[in-house]
Amino acid sequence: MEEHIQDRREIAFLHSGEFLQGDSDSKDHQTNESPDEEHHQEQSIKEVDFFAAKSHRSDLGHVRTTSIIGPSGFNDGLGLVNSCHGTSSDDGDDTTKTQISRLKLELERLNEENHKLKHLLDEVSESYNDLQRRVLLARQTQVEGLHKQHEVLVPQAGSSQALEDRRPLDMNNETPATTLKRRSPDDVDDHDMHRGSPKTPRLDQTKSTNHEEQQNPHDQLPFRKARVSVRARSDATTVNDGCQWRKYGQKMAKGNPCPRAYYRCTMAVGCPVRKQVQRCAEDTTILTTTYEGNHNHPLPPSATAMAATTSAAAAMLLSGSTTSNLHQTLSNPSATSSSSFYHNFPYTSTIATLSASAPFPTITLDLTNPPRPLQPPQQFLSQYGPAAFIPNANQIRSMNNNNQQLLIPNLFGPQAPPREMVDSVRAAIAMDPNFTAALAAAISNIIGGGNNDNNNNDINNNKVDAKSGGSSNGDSPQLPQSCTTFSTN
DNA sequence: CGAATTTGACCGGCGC
DNA sequence: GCGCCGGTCAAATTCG
Repeated sequence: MEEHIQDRREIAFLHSGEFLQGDSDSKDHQTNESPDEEHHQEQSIKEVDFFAAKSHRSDLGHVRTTSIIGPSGFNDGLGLVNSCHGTSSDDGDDTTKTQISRLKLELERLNEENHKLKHLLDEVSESYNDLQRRVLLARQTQVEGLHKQHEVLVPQAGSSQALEDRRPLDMNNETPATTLKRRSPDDVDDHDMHRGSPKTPRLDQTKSTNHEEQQNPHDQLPFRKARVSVRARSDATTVNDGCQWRKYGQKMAKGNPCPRAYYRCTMAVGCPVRKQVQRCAEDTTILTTTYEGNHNHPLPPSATAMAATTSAAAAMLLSGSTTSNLHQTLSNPSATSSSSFYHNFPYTSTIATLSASAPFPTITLDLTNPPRPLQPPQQFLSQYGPAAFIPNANQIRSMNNNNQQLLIPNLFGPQAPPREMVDSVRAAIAMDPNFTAALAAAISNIIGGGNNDNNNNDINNNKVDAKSGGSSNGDSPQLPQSCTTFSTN
């Protein structure tokens, strides 16, 4: 019997979705469920539609023992209702009035609880709708990617379109390079999400409990395959990016006498981030570090620079199909094997380079040459306004030496470029070992002034300062929270 | 002695 | 089908 009552309660509750949109129908339910309860024909009762069933049930003889406390833990007041119903015919008017007043109080309370429940349902409903929108959006993006893949996949090396199309390709099919290549053809997103790792079959097959499966779901998203390369001059075997790395392999890469070393992040069990370190064949003082993946753990302040760089750059890279700025940038017809961000960032024209020919969509931040002051390209000026000109390295260095702070309130003008770009550049600049914390503060001021529109897990609003910590896991898997300095050993 | 690194083997994709 | 290549594994070795 108890179960039956609860069943009815649940049914009524589910049905109560109607009262979220309007209470007009609920009265019908009430009428149907408890036609003999005139006491409940008050306005508030419409919102306790699903209680009517219990009320009705209680009248059938379970006056004091049933459904006082509902499954949700609150008193639904049915005991009072039943009590009233059972005594009102025998007592005097005073008693009846008292009962009625108590009843009204109870109804008010119920009304209040219903409002709370309503609010709760609204929130849940809203969350669900939001989630659904995101899923649909993601699927739509993938579908578009597949279409483009068939249309333009002809990897015109350096072609912006080709690069732009690589992303969907990477997202949906096996793409180049090992970790993706080893996936089976039907092993796409959903599969990844459920299997836990897009890693090699060996990992999947022989190490089902492997830590790889514990990686951040965010990192299992298709776009984690974007890579960020950082070229910097360093005599050390690797750059000190603040993370702990464990070397797991070394190979002689073709066309380069210098071996390529493979590292994985060991700061947390199951962190999917890996990096490759290789010296440049032409100039052995240049160390190229390629990062892949996103950390699934909080990063120490000293490590957030690299995380910010890789994440922001990857986000920038992967925003190609939806970001007009990037699209325009990549549409540079003069690009050959790579597409430069020349048009969007005067200061970074020698820093950020997109590789369309690489197996992975890769962005390279070249820190080997000091950024040179440039004439702001016309496109840049027209797009971001004349204020969008960043002082060159020497200027900043000079300010650094003088302990001066660079204060440019709105670097990019009213129409700022994609913040991922800004962050990448900022991180890249900060990674120059010649720049110090003062520079970081200066850059922070620059960027902070131009991107103050939001700050939820947004690296834009964090100081470019080695002390600015923060988790790398914001709401966006690609965007660590802060951008700090980064030095070579 | 445990942790980190080295290094040869292995795997899967790709091009010929 | 075969070899090449990039990437990873794991036993052996080295290091602190």
